[in-house]
Amino acid sequence: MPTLNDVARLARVSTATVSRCLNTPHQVVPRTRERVMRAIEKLAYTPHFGGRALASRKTNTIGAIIPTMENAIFARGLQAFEEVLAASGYTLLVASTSYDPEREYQQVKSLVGRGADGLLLIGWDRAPEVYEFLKAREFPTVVAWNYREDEGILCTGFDNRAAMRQLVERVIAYGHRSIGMIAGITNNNDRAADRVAGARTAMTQAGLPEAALPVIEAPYTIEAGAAVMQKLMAHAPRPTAIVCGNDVLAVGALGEAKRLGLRVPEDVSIVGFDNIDLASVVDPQLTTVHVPHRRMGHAAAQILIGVLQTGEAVDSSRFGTEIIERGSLGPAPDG
Amino acid sequence: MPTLNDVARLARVSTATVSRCLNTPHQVVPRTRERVMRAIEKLAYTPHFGGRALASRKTNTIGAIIPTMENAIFARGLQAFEEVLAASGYTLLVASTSYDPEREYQQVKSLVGRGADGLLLIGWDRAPEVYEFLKAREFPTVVAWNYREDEGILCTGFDNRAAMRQLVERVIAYGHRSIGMIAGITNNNDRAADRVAGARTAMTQAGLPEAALPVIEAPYTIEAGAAVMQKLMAHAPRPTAIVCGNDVLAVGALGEAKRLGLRVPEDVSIVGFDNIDLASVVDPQLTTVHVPHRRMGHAAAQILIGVLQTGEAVDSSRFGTEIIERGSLGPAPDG
DNA sequence: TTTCCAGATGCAAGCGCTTACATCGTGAGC
DNA sequence: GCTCACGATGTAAGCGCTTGCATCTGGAAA
Repeated sequence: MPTLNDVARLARVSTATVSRCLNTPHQVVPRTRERVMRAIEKLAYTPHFGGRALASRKTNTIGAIIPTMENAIFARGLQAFEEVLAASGYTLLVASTSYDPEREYQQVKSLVGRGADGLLLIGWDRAPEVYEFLKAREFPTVVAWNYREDEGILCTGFDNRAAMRQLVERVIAYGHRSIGMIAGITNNNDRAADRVAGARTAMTQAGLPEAALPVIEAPYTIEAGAAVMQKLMAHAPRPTAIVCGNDVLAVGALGEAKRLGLRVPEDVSIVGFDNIDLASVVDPQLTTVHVPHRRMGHAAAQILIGVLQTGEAVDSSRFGTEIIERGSLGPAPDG
Repeated sequence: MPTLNDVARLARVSTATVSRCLNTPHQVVPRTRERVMRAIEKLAYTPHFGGRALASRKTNTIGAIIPTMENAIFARGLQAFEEVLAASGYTLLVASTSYDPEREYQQVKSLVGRGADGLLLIGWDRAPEVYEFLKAREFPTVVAWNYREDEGILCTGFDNRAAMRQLVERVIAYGHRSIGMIAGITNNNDRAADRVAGARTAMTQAGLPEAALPVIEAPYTIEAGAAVMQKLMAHAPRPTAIVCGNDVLAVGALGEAKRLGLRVPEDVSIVGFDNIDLASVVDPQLTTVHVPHRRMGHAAAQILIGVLQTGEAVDSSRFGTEIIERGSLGPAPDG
């Protein structure tokens, strides 16, 4: 691999000059600069990032650690995050954890060790070591996807709990009294857990007993949603509405309902959460909660860039959500 | 940020010993090792990646450059890629290009500069500079998602062209003679282009004229698919079958068909490509081409690891595809 | 012509780490 | 008790780059 030195020799200048050509071109007289540039071309030279990071102590790099890439909502948010970053000259490094807290800790250390200037994390449920590590270094970090107040860590997101509470209130308003919930896996996932909590709150506040809301968790797949739907439909009394922790599960539930010969929403209502594309493609279309993923991604980037460039704390930002009513929610049968 | 030196001082050993604790622990006597580990704990020390890369000249890092994260098929393949990598101790760095060749070149240089030991690229359409750069360095690279022979660059994928040809042959076999195609954007995207080419080949070989296959391109969204569907249905003669470059477009087309009051497949057949989850969720379910994304991801990782560890060329691998017949393809109307 | 200055360039230290080699300490063998 | 050998640890030289400071250069002013 060619080094700065190789370029310098070929261009008959010092390494300092080559470095300046790359970083502060105006400091180099055009004639020299051209000679250097030609040498760089010719050798197909690429600066060694490690060397650069070592010497300059900055990297213009931001790290993001997400649970999985296979989830459209993170993908979309990240894409937005990256757009803003790129516009400000930052490079995004993405790592995933498969929902494993141990792996997340590793990835945090890895990205910090790689010299990331800041970090994007999803949600709040994680090993305490991660927080200690980050706080000890006062490392610029923003947590996204679930809004929560916290000194020291910035945040952008929405209130999963309140959103789900509102959704279930709406379901109850349609006359449903016996509701099943297909939740996402709540272990290490505060978004999923908060959604369950929100649903429970809505039930309690409506004066309905806990038992009227059986909750079963399922992994993030259509098949899993279908499987749990089957169980829930065998539950006595049979729920007249199914609330799902996300749209993927809801689509699974919808498919299973059809397979069981149930009409939606006449026999059973189904609602989802996230408002991904899938939600408006199935028949009937899913009533769900719209979450501004792209806007969160943008906000996360802006917050991080703000801290990095001004050194000052920037306000966390909180987004609202909106219930999108479509065909899959209807009045409870037999009034 | 704490450094090796800080740890060494706190543990009252030399930096060499600390380094050995981290990299070759068996070379350090347990008593010392523990002391060092405690110091590392206490300082929450993380090795500086740049320093390490500089000194050891390797990074155990693999880079992947994909067009976009918002595409489920790349996400799934990448996840598989990463699983294999992680199992062999490699870390994956992901970058995206938004289908911009210039950005791709930058990202290649960036990842190489960051010390990636190898690279995963999607498809073959890219700036020639990228190939020159990679070949000049004999940089371990594997191209995925479209199989093609090439000296110097390894590959894993399937034959997009042949797969689409077979699919269209099947459509023709159902009696369709007037077929519309909603293609992905072919600019800078050889997968999309090959699929169009494959469709054309099938038409020609069946003795059908070019004009019997109007092709319109559309971006990768459901809405775009719907919009093009509308145009195609206005085409004279009206196609009796619509072939889509991917499932997302097909779902858009399907929705639009319903909106136009057309029955699928009685009035018009629609077929997709990729076999993503979406395909089996819509009604009728999509006839499509199954592509083994996860297996490609695994294969890509294995090929790369093979080259890296043995230094020898490993065989490229080629996957077959399979037409999945579901409800959306039927006989052409009026025999 | 000489002096001076500012802009262009070079010099060299050092960023945090690994590693070949030197050194030290210890227990086994005599 | 002495020697030897080997395993544990320390020493120090860079890896490729940036950057403060020193040096050089050419042209303007006197």
